[in-house]
Amino acid sequence: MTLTELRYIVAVARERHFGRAAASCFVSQPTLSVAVKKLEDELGVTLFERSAGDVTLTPIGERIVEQSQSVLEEVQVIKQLAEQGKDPLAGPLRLGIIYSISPYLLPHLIPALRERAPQMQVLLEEDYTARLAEMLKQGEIDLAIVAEPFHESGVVTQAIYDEPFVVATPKGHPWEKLDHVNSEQLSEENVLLLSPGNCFRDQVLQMCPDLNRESVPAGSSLQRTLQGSSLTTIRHMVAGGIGVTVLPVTSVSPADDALLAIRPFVEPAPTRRVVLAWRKNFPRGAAVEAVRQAVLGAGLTNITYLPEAHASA
Amino acid sequence: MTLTELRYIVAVARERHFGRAAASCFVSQPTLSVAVKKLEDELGVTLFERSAGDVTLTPIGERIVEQSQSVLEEVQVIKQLAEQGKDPLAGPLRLGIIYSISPYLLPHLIPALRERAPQMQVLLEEDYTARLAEMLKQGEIDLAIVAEPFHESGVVTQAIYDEPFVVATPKGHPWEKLDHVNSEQLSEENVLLLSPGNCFRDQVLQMCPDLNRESVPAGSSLQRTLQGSSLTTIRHMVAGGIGVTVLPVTSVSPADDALLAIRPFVEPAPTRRVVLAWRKNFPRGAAVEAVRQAVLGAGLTNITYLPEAHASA
DNA sequence: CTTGTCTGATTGTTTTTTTCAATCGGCGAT
DNA sequence: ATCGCCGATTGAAAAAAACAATCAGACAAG
Repeated sequence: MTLTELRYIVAVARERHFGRAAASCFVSQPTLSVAVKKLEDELGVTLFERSAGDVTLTPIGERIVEQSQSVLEEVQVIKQLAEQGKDPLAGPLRLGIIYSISPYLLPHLIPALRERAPQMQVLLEEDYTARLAEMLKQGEIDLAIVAEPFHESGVVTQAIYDEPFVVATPKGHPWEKLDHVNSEQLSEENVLLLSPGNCFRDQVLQMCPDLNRESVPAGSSLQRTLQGSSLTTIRHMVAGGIGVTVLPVTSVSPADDALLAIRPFVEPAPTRRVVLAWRKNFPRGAAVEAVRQAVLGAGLTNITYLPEAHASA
Repeated sequence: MTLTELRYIVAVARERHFGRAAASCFVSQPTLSVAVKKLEDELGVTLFERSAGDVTLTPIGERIVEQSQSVLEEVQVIKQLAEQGKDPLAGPLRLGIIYSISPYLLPHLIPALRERAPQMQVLLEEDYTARLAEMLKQGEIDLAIVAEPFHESGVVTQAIYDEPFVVATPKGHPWEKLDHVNSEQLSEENVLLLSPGNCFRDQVLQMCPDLNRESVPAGSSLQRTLQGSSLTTIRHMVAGGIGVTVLPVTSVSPADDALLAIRPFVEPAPTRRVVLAWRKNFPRGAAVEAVRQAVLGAGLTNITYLPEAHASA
């Protein structure tokens, strides 16, 4: 049984005439006759009574033609579904973002994305890099905005921008007078870090391994690094004079000026590379590109945008 | 789009593995790969994400596979309908019978048919030959039991039996003493006939044209033939002494002995030929044959069964 | 009765499609 | 680096679909 055969018998039932039915199917009359006969043989029933000048349906033929119409309608639904799903920008895109980017990028990214792909819903997931990697591979999210290093099998990444780190101190802190802070100087201060699992914590530690080396056992009043649960919390702690911290520059807003002193590092300033990541076989490349463009158009300042070439497995 | 392709994608979705899906469809893996790709191209959407060691459905693929399953289920319904309709003895058979056979044959025919084809419903239509012919050609009935002559284009007939006519007189009528009645003798009596339209009336008139020739205008007290609306009515009229009549032998029952005297005609006795008639292209030949066999097995007496060969267009 | 016409069936061939065996190429794991 | 798995690709063979031409039956008109 083929869909073509079903279309043929529906046409014969409609036209009550093999020749006209063939014409309406854009095939020759023998083609249609043979196909109908083939289907009748396969089903083991006679669908049509062919009398001279009048083709009529048998009772069983009537029911089968009716059912065939219903099959063909269901097939049409497949085509409609495909048509709807054709646009890679249509349909929800599940986007994961790490905690240290999400609150600063999303307010700009979402409007930019709305402008470029108004019909694309975005479902957001905020989580740690490791969790996002897992969700990406499991197909629970389609795309992730994370910071390097990020290497997962079956996942490709594309660099979007490098963002420098800056130092945040309380107002009136001696470093406020400096043009640039040296990363070695951090060892002299209480440095507040995000809790383990946040990639930004690891990035800061890698930039300044002294912080790790000189840390003392947990609970000691002497410990040099403290932990905050989010960059916002840490910011408030710094403003309160507990210590200093390192921030990605995109997290700095003009509102911080009232509370904090923000100083750049000496060149070359430490940076982190922010990338888009998606399954290698994720078919909606256009959606990925739309998000990349939206990030580029999000109006982030003090960062270095990277050319398209920066993609890798 | 073909049903095979739909079966393939459903299999891939089920197995999440092209090789296993191919095996479960009893085709080679390239066959399945090519077919899936062809369908994806036709629909313009990617249905599967092929990653190493893991085939997953895209969101649109998921919906399309689901819809495909629904299509395949509808197709199964076609097969089921065909399976149910396969038995030519299943499903109602619309059977038309003329008035002068129906009351005498049906009581025997129905049980005989029930025995031979218990699953076949029979819908009965009782009418004049001309009406039955029309209904047959229009497809309102499938089969008719009528008496010759019966020639309709597109309709074939098969003779079942010849039944002789007999004469019925009131008890005590002079003819009761005769071994045989001659048809010419009928002219001497009031002969009661069925009303026009009943084929049996025509058959009697053809057998004995004198009745027609000698009839006088309607309303005359001299008219030699009277009309009854049914053989039963006529029987009662004869029993009442109004005249004599001619009956087909199958309409004679033992109960008549109490009221009537039944005499045969001199050989060769006039007869009528009872036939089955159906549209030439009526596909349920087995149902026709079942009815024929049931008539043969109905236990009619005093008739001459005819061999199968007596079929004609 | 014959002829012509209409209609679906049949036939033989061409074209298209489907299928398969063999092979490739990418990817991940050992 | 190599091996094994898996889906894609290729080229040839088989199957199916389609068509033009023709046939055969039925009916209607002459």
